[in-house]
Amino acid sequence: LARNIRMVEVAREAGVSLMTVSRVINHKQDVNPETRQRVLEVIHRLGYRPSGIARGLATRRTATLGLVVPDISNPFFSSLARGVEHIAYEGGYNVFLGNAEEDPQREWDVLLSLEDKHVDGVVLCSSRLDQARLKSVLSRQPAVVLVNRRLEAGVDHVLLDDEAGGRLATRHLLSRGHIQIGFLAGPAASYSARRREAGYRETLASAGVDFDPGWIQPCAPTVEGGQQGAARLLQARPELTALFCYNDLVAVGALQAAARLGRCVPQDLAVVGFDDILLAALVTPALTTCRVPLYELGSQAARSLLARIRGRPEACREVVLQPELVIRQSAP
Amino acid sequence: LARNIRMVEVAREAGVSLMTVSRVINHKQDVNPETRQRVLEVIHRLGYRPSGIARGLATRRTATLGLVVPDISNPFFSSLARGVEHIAYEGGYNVFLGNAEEDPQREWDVLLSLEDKHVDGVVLCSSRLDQARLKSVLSRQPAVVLVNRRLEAGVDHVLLDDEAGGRLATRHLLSRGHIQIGFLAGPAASYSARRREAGYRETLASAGVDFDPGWIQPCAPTVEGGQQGAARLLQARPELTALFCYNDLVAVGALQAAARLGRCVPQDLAVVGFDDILLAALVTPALTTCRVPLYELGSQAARSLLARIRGRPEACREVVLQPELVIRQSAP
DNA sequence: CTGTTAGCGCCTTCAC
DNA sequence: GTGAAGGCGCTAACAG
Repeated sequence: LARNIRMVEVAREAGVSLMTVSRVINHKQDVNPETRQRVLEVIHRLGYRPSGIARGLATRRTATLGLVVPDISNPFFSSLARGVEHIAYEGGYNVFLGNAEEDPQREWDVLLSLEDKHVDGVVLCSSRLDQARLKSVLSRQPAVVLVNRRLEAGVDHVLLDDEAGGRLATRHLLSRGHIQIGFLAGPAASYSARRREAGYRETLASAGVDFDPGWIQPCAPTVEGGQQGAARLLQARPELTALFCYNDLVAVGALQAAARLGRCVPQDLAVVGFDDILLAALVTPALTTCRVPLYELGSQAARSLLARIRGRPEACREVVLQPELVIRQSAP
Repeated sequence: LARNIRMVEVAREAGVSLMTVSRVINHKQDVNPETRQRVLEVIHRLGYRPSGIARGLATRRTATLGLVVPDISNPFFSSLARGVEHIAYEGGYNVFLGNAEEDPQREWDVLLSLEDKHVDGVVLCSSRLDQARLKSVLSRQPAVVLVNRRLEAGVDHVLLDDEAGGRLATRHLLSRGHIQIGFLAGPAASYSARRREAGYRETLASAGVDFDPGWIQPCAPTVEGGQQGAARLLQARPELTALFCYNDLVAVGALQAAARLGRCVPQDLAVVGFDDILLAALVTPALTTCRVPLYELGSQAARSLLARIRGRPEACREVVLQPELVIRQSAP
């Protein structure tokens, strides 16, 4: 049946007023069960569906969420997106996908366009915006949940416990007898990278290891970055027997660098990654890594956002999810 | 500046009528340059932004697209999504992400919800809907582009030339001296799988190869599926010296199966994949594969959709993109 | 060139 | 229980 059916049509057909139809649709009380039944029957028969925009204009709520990520083609964010979409859908919300393409200006523009569309709230992931602009976003949007980026108290957050991840990885290597453990640190500006480093340093310190700052090597968060970083680090500090890597891509790069330097993994060098993307289990040797619950990060963010939208501010203002060590061949 | 500013406010502040402001905003002609300038200045000063929903109600166009995929966390679709989003954004459109989760019923529901939101058009990828429902979607949505699924003439399509992919892979293996080439065919119900098979059979036939239908083995489109399929196939037909695989994940599974059977790749068995996902270059041995231009699939779909929405139906009713052979170690 | 008059389709408030 | 106004913020069709 056609799309042009409006509420008046249904009302006329059912022999009631427009308002009664509206009440039925919105599950209001104070409608005679018989009338309700008759209206529902007509709605069904005509295939009537209320217009979201008209309703949005009248109620100022659109049953619509925004999801902003730096790069949707990154497996990290696409898994997260699945979590957000799933919970939103269950709650009757549609989600706008905003891809910032790793560009703060574009991120800002996307956020503005979401305002124009009157989303009820936004899940903002790994924002590349500076503090000032980030705060501005928070003040202009009706509701925001920050994922993977901390701002200040009073804002809803969903975070991974990166520090715990750093501890897990480092502790595992220590327990296997490694003392001289390098860290391929990823981007210098990354919040997560600094937290993981903190966990790493803390664990080494509490084990009484004679730590050398030269063991830490920043690198791009890619296979190439890992390759170059590992090559440099292993040549500068040949005493290292293990590497903790910012993420799995970097770890794969480290694997390649080790092979070129004739160092056999795991015998001559242990390698631990982060994230546990699909790839991690499939490279040779398979990667030991810290699994990040990506889907849960997204679903939690959506849950927090819906809770806030629906006015239960007491519910979870800050959710911290824990990583989990997955032991495979690169550091058995 | 606040969000509560409406057009009347701007009009009052600029000393003109509401209509003049509307004209300025919509870049209509017939506005005195000075007036226009004054209005623009006020708009800027007040930080006014027109309401998308109000405008949507009035014009019946929402500057909004729907994107429906079976699984956004699949790298295939997330790359495609990036292409769609990018072109949509450039054209001033926002895109709703609909994740069907490989479930036809959910796909249908998502499509309905997009109707309610009055999207101007939909990019529908690898639809799992039957022909009847698919047609129904087309008739109810103002504009639809089908990706990776053929329906009938008169509908906009963006497709990969799967048959050419099958030919490319098979021809490459033939040129390397392989005659007995198996096909790990993926899901029996997959449209792409059947097209790739057609290219494979055609190439074998025209090379005069004495083909055996037992060389074809269906399997799930995953690493496990590839593993099991390859194990079965190689045991049933030990004469095979090469495998063409439905996709890269299947190919990785084949690699694992070969290793377990003590067959060394590429010496004892050549393997060719499909898609060229990130993984393909990183496994050992690196996969020879047919690269699918995922981003372009998405951006083309968005372009076709915008063309149709903007009423240039003569523009590209069917776009067919070509795969490209990438030669690596698994079949040098 | 600019302003006035009607809606777009629905919901809110208030009567009945 | 139900219905009749009025308005959400904007644009289309006419006037001037």
